[in-house]
Amino acid sequence: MESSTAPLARKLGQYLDLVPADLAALARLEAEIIEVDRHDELFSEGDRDTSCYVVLDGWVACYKLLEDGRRQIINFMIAGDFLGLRSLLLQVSDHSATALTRLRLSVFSGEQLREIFADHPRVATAVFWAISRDEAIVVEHLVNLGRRKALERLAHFIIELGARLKLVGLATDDEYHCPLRQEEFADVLGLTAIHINRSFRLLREQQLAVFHRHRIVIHDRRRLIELAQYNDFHLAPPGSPM
Amino acid sequence: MESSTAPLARKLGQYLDLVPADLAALARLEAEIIEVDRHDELFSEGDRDTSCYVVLDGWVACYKLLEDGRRQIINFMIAGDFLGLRSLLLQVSDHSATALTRLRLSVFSGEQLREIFADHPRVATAVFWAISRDEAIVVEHLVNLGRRKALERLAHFIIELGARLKLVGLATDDEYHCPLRQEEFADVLGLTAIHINRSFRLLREQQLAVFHRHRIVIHDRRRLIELAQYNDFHLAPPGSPM
DNA sequence: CGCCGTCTTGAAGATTCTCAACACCAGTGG
DNA sequence: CCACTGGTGTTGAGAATCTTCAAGACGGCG
Repeated sequence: MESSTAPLARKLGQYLDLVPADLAALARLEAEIIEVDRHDELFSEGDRDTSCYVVLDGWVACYKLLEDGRRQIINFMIAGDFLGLRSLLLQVSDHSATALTRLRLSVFSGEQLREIFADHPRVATAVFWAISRDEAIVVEHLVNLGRRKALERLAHFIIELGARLKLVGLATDDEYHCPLRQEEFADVLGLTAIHINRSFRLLREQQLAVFHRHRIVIHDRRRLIELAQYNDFHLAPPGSPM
Repeated sequence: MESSTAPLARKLGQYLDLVPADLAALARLEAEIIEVDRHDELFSEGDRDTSCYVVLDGWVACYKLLEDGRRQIINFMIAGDFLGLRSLLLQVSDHSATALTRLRLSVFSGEQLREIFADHPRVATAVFWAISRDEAIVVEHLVNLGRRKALERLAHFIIELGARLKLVGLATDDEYHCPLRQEEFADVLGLTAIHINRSFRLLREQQLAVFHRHRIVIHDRRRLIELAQYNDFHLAPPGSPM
């Protein structure tokens, strides 16, 4: 599935109506485009003065490792998502990022970003909104790990990922492509790949959703949402009714 | 224990050297001060157009509830911490906040904040740094919940909290006041109060740390850090060596 | 075909939770 | 002064959840 418009503009467009000047400013963020192979590391925890990116195509995993090798994926970044902005002010990257698929990325420096912000306060606000939204997603993941059990966690994750992909035209209400392996589901949900496998089986047996051949198909969205106790405050566009 | 200088200035001061003009700008953030009783709700998930706050004194819990009553505390806010900034751009609060102790808070609107940012870009940068640091703390909590087991989680949390309190003069290396109940430790660490109790007993039996009468005392900091696999990338001030 | 990475399943074990009972302590009112 | 109370902390036992280890199945690709 290919997004019809530039995913970043599409995503920010739900926050404000982008006028041509705004689109031109966003285009400056996409001036330098690079390609990255699957399994390549974009940056690592502790790196200094890293670049910032926008994902144009492909999937990125942001993660942290413990000393003994345990890995926790913080979040996946998909088309339209920013990457590495937090490192800008911290000056040190607090996490690593790796390419789960072949990627197309736009690259820019903090300096370039500041220039655009100075010229286009509307765009700046929209970018800050996107950052806030990403933070809200991480917070919801925290709740997921802390207070939901395996099956609920997986259900929640499947729905949320679908909602994010739909915003950039990469999902319908009940289906999307998903390049993750079960191990990556495990590492984002704080479980083992084996338990993820058993949880997917339960979802399948209960006719809620299936994951097969890198494709998620949701069979009973209502019950899946109920199981996950999903609510979309954290993803809802600002003007939307309660 | 009372902080000697204003906690916000003290905290931001580790990011940049605050000149008198900066301090004056920060003072504008502390123009309106309110007091809040223990157990009072500052704002709730779903609220619109909420205010922003700086904690001057006392402890706040930011949390989310599931429909069935399970609670996950996202983070505790202490002296010098901002509160409610994420809701500014989302326009809807994605979490609730409650007073764990009697509080002194300064209150301000998004509009006031924008004015100060326009006049004092240095302060704006420092505030964004603080926001990034808070986000890094949440990310580290995510790793804590996803990939550390109970005892390691508790150890990590004790050390991190001590580090944060020390920045605003409310802790020494091995001791601090902590108004939390075991239930709040449970809700921030994704465990039950009973398991927290057993974990504290283990820490005590192994002579690592004790929690008694709302006071944390660390007996063997080195081993505690080792147990937690703690590293302070996410709290380290920007200029500090690797 | 054979190989490698991934998925699947079973069984046993570790971790954490639930339920239930009791201990401790500060405050309150008799 | 003491009994009572409500909130919190402590402990044990059994159950639920999740992990670990081990083995085999599947499927794409050389």
